[in-house]
Amino acid sequence: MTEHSKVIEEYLLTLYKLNRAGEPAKAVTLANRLDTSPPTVHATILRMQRDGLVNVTKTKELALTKEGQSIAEDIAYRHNLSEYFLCNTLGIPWYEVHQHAHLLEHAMTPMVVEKLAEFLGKPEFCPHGTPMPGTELPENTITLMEAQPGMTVEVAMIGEVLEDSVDLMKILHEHKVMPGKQHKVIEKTEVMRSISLESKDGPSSLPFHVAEKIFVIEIPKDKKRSIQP
Amino acid sequence: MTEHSKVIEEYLLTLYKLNRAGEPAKAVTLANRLDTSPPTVHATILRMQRDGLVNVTKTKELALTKEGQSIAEDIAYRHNLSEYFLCNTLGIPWYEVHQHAHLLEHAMTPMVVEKLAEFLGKPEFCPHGTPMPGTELPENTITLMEAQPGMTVEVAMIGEVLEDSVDLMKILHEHKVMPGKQHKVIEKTEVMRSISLESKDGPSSLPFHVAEKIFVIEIPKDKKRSIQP
DNA sequence: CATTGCTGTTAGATTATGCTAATTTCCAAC
DNA sequence: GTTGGAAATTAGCATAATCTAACAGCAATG
Repeated sequence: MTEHSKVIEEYLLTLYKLNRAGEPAKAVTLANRLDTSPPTVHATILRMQRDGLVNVTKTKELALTKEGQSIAEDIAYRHNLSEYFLCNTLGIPWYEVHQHAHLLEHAMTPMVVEKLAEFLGKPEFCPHGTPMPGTELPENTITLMEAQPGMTVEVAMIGEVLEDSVDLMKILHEHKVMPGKQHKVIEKTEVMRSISLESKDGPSSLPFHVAEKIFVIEIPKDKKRSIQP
Repeated sequence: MTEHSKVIEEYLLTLYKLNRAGEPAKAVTLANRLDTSPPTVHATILRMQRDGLVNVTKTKELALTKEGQSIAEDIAYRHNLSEYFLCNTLGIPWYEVHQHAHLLEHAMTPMVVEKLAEFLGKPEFCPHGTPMPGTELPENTITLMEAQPGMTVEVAMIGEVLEDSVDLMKILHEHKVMPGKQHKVIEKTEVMRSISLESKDGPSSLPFHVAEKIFVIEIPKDKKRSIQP
């Protein structure tokens, strides 16, 4: 567990998130996500290989090594813990904690992580519903895209890709599309490529590409709104 | 107020601390404090001059510019605020918060600083008694070196230079030489170059070079231990 | 099969940060 | 005023992280 630069930590975390999202981890993807040029990514990956953090398969897929994985999980944990703290302790809106946590995640010593986790009561999910490494979403979680009209669903997690756009997040916030909130799926319009919802806070409409990144749990009719009034 | 690297922030903070301690700010001093080679310091200072952060006088003294000063104060504030948080909220021992804050200070957005300050109740001193930028120690503060045998003093601040040695800090902690605690000055031995104290927690002896960096306030006899039992 | 287009790589450069070794400056003590 | 030693600077390198431009590889498509 040697010391790694902020940049390397960023790469590791991004690879980890791609993995979890089930997306193929290629160099281009990293270049896009990290907003850096392909040659830079290339050079950095060489260094990471040299340092035993990733392996590159014949098909150019990037795979975290044991070491890389373990460091990545650590960073993810620090990130999520920071978000939880910023949101629940400091009261920074959930839709903008990501950017602040982005800095903090690279600046926490093991002692700080431990004490902060204790202080916060060892939370298992960040404010966006992302489970901490080691925790999983419920088995019956589906994406909003997979939800059928008529269903009532409870938002479980806002996909991490979406967190990057504060504007988008703010809109989700305004429509109360956030973890714990229930919405009824009204319809999925292929033409508009969007899905419309209805909650006690009003109607909303989300484009498919966003709905794909929102994870929900179907709420059986008889339990509707029994938890989140 | 452009963005500056961790390294530059370190240099700024160190210059700021030297200023406050009334020590001359030369390149060598920086090299020692930051544990980097003189040539590196030289190059870095050139960059800082270029960026309008410091000026170098004819006598090679380094002086912060308006901009440099203001950034340095900001960093000092973030540092002290972090220490306060780590100590009072997370319960990390006061004698080791410095190292952890050292990382955090470079990773706090203005929003985080603001919200954290609010959450903590806008503290004016860090756990070592260092006043936040804008606040001052009481007028009648003297160093422990200046205290005369027979005096009862209350520790006000542990000089920032001392914070770097966790071992030393731990010893101060064990002898309860910490902000708010009262000690009676027994004697100053020139031969041993040390000063001996006596408090309700027992006796202690501090070398002169340490005593020089500890700031205290004389407690009039009639007020002894009225505040800190 | 040849063309297009994405992906990956090379080449060539820059900036910040760091080091060692060698040199220059300069003050202070003989 | 010459010498010694500390402080500053220069020279010469190295590494991480970035970029643009150019080129190579391969796969899908017409």
